[in-house]
Amino acid sequence: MIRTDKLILVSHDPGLLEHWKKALGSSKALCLSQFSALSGSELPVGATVWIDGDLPGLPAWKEPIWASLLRTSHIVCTSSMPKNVAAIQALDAGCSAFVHAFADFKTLKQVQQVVVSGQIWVGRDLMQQLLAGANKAGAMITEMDRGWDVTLTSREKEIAVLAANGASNKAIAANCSITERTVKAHLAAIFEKLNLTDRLQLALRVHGIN
Amino acid sequence: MIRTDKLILVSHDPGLLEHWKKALGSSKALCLSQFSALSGSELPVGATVWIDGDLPGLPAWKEPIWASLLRTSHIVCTSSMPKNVAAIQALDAGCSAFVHAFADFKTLKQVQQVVVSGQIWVGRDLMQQLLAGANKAGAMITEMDRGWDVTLTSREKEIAVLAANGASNKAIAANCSITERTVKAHLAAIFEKLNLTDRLQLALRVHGIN
DNA sequence: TGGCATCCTGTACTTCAGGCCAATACCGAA
DNA sequence: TTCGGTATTGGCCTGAAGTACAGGATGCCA
Repeated sequence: MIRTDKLILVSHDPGLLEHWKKALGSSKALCLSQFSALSGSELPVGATVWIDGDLPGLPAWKEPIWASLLRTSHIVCTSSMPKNVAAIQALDAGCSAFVHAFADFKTLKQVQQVVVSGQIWVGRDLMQQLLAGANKAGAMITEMDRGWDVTLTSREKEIAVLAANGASNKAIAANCSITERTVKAHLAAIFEKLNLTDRLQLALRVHGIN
Repeated sequence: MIRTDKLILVSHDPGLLEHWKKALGSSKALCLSQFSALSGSELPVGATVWIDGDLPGLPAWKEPIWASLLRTSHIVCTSSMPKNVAAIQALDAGCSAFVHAFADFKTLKQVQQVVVSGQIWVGRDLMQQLLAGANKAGAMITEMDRGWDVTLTSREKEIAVLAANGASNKAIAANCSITERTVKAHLAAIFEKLNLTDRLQLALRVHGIN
């Protein structure tokens, strides 16, 4: 089921290599203990490369070396201490999967199958995190779009912009020729309308940060 | 391999039902032609439900009816005209997969396997879109790291980002497991290095406003 | 004309942010 | 081993920000 001639396992941990070989049912997979060995050898086109993300000396995903590898093969990145940030970086670079290095046999086999069929495999937790991110990113655009000032009066808008750009109450008062007290009143009204607590929140809203 | 007694297919299109049955190799799956039939019948716990997303009268994913279904079974949502927005909504609601209704047999079978093992299956295109979204949401922090933070220590950067996003000293202290006093010390150092006066200026600098 | 919204101002209070002075602990470099 | 950079915390103080509770003035609309 799994073509052993196109399976490459890279880890400095003999136990992990053994785990993978058993899981994938391929005793004859090519095992490498250093990343440099991988970049040096010529890969068979269409190979699947399992890489131990905890391998010392692993280049950053930005490095061009990865681009050439990814063009000709599927890369499965693993880690014994999976972190979502690392996973996103790896997948964004072009990896086909990110999975716990010592996941159970069934899962690893499934990963292999999904990957060789050209799809991307991602674990449940990370998947849900990605969805949350997609929702946040999408909701922001549709919801927040320049709507922060619709409920504000023109005077309030004026003061909101000044405050959002770092002006103190005193400076705003001078700029608008009103009392500092009045500035506070306007800001209180602004916070109430926009459901904010302070001028920093206001700044983030006005500048579209969140 | 696939338990036919726990497989439920829901579509008003006989051709699609046939396609699924062939793909999943289960001639005896329970076929329903209306969503109402699904909500009425009691599902076997752990069932896998394939739903035709183009089915007329399908309730919105927000509806509570889905919650109860998702508690006891895996739901695979499909569409003949897949749109990423719809896919994200479905997956976010709790579906285990979103796939083209008439995908090839091999893919559909793979989806089924992934889903029954408790994972989430997502097609390559959508997956990459999600990754892009995750990057956009998270990238602000990593990408805006241009210039403003070169003189800061890693700890200072951490605190600067939190403060610039509206966190109070107390909140930062809790987040970093340090004293509020220490937060103030770090912020003082940050202001000194960046030649700023307060956290609002910091927010503007960090977010590239001025 | 009587509400209603907007704009303006006052006093008093609480909370928070930031400045100033000072100290301890760790670690790597000279 | 001393020295400088970093991380940590303390107390004390001032001023800014924000809230609560008050009003007064204008203009608009039913």
